[in-house]
Amino acid sequence: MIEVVKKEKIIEKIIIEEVPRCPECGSTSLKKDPARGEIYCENCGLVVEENLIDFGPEWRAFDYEQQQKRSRIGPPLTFTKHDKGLSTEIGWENKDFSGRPISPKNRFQLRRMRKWQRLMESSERSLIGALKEIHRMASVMSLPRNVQEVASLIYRKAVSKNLIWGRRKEGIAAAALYAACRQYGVPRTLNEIEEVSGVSRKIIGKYFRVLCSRLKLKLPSPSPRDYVPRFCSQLHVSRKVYLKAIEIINEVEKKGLFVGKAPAGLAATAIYIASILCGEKKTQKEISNVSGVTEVTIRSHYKEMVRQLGLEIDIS
DNA sequence: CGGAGTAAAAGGCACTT
DNA sequence: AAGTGACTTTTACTCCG
Repeated sequence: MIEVVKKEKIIEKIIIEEVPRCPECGSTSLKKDPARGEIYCENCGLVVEENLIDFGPEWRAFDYEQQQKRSRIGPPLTFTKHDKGLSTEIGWENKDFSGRPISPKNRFQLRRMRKWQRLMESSERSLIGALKEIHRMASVMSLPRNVQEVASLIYRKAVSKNLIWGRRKEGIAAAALYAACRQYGVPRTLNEIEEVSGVSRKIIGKYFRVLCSRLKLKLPSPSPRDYVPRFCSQLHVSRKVYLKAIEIINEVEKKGLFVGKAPAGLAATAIYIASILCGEKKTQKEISNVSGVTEVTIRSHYKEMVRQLGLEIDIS
């Protein structure tokens, strides 16, 4: 029992505080290539030497495959199951594991354990519902498992700090997922979370702030770069466009034109420009559809960027 | 249809009272 | 906590090639 609690503390620490980031572009989309024994950044392509980054204890799973391969006794600890995957039931019989009766002295203790478990069950039932909801949303948005883990963890913390009281638990679940996405540098917009959760984005935003302040979450503000991989893959553009878009964003960032603009809008615009420059033009409408940013916004940013970067664009 | 452009409404944020 | 104001984004629309 004690052992389990200890382990949980360690996991919390690792997941919350040690998300490895690319030293080049700050993205968290680092991928490990086990065959080559190297770690590379999916975002900017930088190869990070393995010994430069401390990935923590041996069991730190970097991706799903790795997590599956990791040899360990029993199923892996997870936060997405209400009992963290440790399913132990306390039976009703006063018998021990070999079927012998339990001494009266221990029987008292056993009774207390049963009572405790019943108590836990009622509060955990709502937890189960919330974790299921998180799982559902994460599945619909095809988010990686890590994100789901962190969202579940944040939700647990919210429960332990009594932040659910007086709030809709779907809202907290959505906010937790939103926070987890940002934590991992794979941000979703509030609109997207709204769509999948059915909770208004105002509420999600409000709850999100509560989570941030009460749980002391230090979340990096989303960079336009974080949106580029997803938008690009949804648009089916080549890697060339993708890299060009990143390049444009770096340029724009250097000139300090970022402040006050919505990251998703900048990402969408950069991709639009990149697609034209690479001769794989996507229409503003197409980009608008996958990014949830209006064509008008893309246009105004587009004009601004072209002017500031001194790009010459042939309309063809 | 794709895009440029515009006015007005709506939204979000920092700041004050 | 409500109000204000500067600013961004969206809505809805027209016009052009």
